[in-house]
This record gives sequence, C-alpha cells and structure tokens, in this order.
Amino acid sequence: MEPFTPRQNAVLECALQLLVAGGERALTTAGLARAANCSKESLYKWFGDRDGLLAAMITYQASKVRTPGPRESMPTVDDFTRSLVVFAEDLIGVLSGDVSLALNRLAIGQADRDGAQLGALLREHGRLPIEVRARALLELGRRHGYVHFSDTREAYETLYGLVVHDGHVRMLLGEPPAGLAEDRSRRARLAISQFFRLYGHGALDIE
Amino acid sequence: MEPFTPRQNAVLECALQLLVAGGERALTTAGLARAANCSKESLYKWFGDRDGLLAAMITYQASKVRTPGPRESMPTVDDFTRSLVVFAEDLIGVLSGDVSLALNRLAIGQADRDGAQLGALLREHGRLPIEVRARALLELGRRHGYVHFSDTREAYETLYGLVVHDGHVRMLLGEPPAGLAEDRSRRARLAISQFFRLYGHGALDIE
DNA sequence: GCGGAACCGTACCGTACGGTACATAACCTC
DNA sequence: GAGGTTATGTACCGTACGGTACGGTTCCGC
Repeated sequence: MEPFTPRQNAVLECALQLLVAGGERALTTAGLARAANCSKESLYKWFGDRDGLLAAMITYQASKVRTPGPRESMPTVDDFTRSLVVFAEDLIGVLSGDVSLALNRLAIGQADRDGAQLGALLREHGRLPIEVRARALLELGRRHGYVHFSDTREAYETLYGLVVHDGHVRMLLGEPPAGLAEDRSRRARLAISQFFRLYGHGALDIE
Repeated sequence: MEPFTPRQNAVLECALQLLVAGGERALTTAGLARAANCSKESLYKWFGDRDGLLAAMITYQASKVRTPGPRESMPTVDDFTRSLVVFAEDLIGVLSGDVSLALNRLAIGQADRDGAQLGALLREHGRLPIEVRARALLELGRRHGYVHFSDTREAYETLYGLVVHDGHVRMLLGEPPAGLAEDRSRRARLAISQFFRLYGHGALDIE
C-alpha cells in the first residue's frame, strides 16, 4: 500500500519541502503540481484527495527514518549508558527537525477533523517506533541488572519527560529552538544521569 | 488595552465555544456573528481583522485564570510537598482542558505565519504565569531547605517533564486523554516523588 | 507504426470565506 | 425631539482553493 513509485516519492518530497518552507497554507494542490512538475489530475489519481496526500506525506517521511534496535551485546553499564545518551540525543534531534515540526503542526492543526486521522498516523509511524526502540533498550538494561523498574511504560515516559521537558510544544509554538536543540549533548547526558538516579544504582558519573 | 467591554467578552466567549466545538474551520467571521448575534462589521471594528480576533481570544482566556502565588507560610516539608502535588494536578488539569487544547492547536497551526505571533502570545499569557508561579514555589522550598538546586529554570523544566511527559503533545494530536487526565492524582504524586528523589534532601545537586 | 495507458498543462467550476458597504434601528446627550 | 454614536443584519465583492474536464504529448507493448 505505502510503497509509492519513485515519481510519487519525488512529488511527496517536494510536498514536504513546500510544507516546511511555508506551512500548510503554502501546500496547495496547484502549487504542488507546479513545483513538482506534475498535473493536479495525477495528484488526485495517486492520492485520492488532499487528505490522502497529507497522509501519504506522513507515511513517506516515516519510511525514510530507520529505527535500529539495540545491539544485544551490552557488556558493561557504560555501554548501556552510552546507548541511552545516544537515544536521548537522537530523540531531541528528531523532534527539533524541521520536517518533523512541520508534520506535527499539520496533524495538530487538523486534529479536530476526521477523528484526528493524521494524528493517529503520526503516532503510529512517528512516535511508536521510537517508543518501541527505547523500551527494548530499557528492558535489555533491566535484564542486565543495570536499571530496575516494574512498569516499562512508566519508565519510558519518565525518560521521555526528562529528555524533552516541554521543549517539543515550545518549538511547535514557534519558539526558536536555541534552548533545546543547542546544548543537545549536555541535555541528553543530564537527563540520563537523572534517569539513573531514579531507576539505577544511584548517581553515576557520565562524564 | 485588553480590558474588553462585557459585550466583547461575551462575543469572545462565544468564539471560544465555536473553536472548542468545531476547530478552527468552524470559527468563521460570519459564523461567529451569527452565533453571537452581532454584525461582522462590529467584529472588524473591535478586533481589526481575523488575527486580531484570535489574539483577543487568547488574552481573554488568559484573563479568566488566576495564578495564585504560594503562601509564604510553609512550616513543614509536607506542606511544601502538598503544594507541589497541587501544582502538578493543576498543571495536568489546565493542559488537558478543552479550551487550552483548542487554543494551543490554533496557535500551533498558525506558527508558520506572522512570526508565530499567536504562539508568542500563548507562551506569554499561558505558560509564563504557570512557570513564574512554579519557580516561586520551588525557590520558597529551597529557602526552607526542602530542596536543593542551583538552576531554578532547570529544576522547573525537570519538574514539568516529570509531570507532563509527552502527554500534552499526544492530546494535541487528538489522542483521547484517558491516559493522562484520568489518573491525574496518581500521576502528580509519582512525579513529585521522583522530583524529591532528584532534588530533595540528601539528593546531590547536579553539577 | 499503431493503440492505449499514463501523464502534463491549463482552463474551468463551485464554493467558502475574509473583508467592505449600506440601510436600519436602538440609545444616548443636549 | 434633533443629531450623533453605535450596533445589527444583510447584501455584496474579490479571491483563493479543492476538485474536475479536456486536449495534447510522451512512452511502452505488440
């Protein structure tokens, strides 16, 4: 269903560029047809209607990102800690990406229509893979005895909160991402340090 | 500047109802005029244009909520803990309110236009008062020796992350708020418990 | 080279909406 | 009660945009 043709992928890529550059208002069918050198009739043939185009943009963008699972080899707690820091940095990087912000704004702006179809799509293809990856990592650490928790979901949500704070909403509201994306590394290490003080063996020196 | 007349307040209240009920698409000037029994000409005279109306809605909504400062009397650490729990519950309640969600969706959906004017307004009148109140509470607790931190902003952001996680964005995306607003009390107490393990007595100040 | 499918470019249609103009009515003030 | 101010309701305009139709062209299979 999702595997679009290369031509359609190119059109979707162009649509993402338009969306990032000018917001939803800039993403008109006529404008996309002009920018992508295709006809409006093809757009409607391929994607059905405008909402189908928006949904296709989300699935296309999701198809571009890979979510590597954790390596099963995790000999030391330092390896585990480093994996968590890498996850935290990746998470901040993804959330502050311009395409991610544009798609989230799009889905949020339409969350009142169609039963939040785009929002569900974004949660399924965007947030869920990240959560699955992080929870696998956390449970691997638990199996090694590096962290202790009974509810994986709760531990993940705590980790998410420690890493992101309210930075995502602030960026969605248009605040320049200086405060969040800038000192990404320091932010990630602080969050993981705090996470270990809540779920690990007390304070570990990460630096 | 903001103190609107009672008539204008009634119109703005009506506009908020329209926005909550049907999203941004339902908030048209003609529809508002019909619902509020006023004329479009009056709308444009009072608020300038549609963006002015949206801005007025935000400031009007902000004028309805009061942000009580912490009582200076804070004899015991239990009082301080209770105040933190109340703050956390209030925060969850505010963020999951339908008017708040609708206004945040509105501002996020327009964050690409006009230099995110609505987003700035929402941050200034919505989030900033909450942050000021919470930081005053945190510093009061620090003066009493109940918590230790060097950076108030960092402590506040950690508190925010522990309380809200990514629940705000999930609700903005249209997810039913069962997971967040439901067990609000338990969520708040858990977050404050975690906050004390990070910043309470015996906890090491980070960096 | 021929038929058909896919596609491009453009023109077109209907409608919804922001914004303006105007006629009428209520409400003061003197 | 005359004049001015303010508000309502409606009609109107321009435009932007989603969606459709159609003629022309490229490309592929046979």
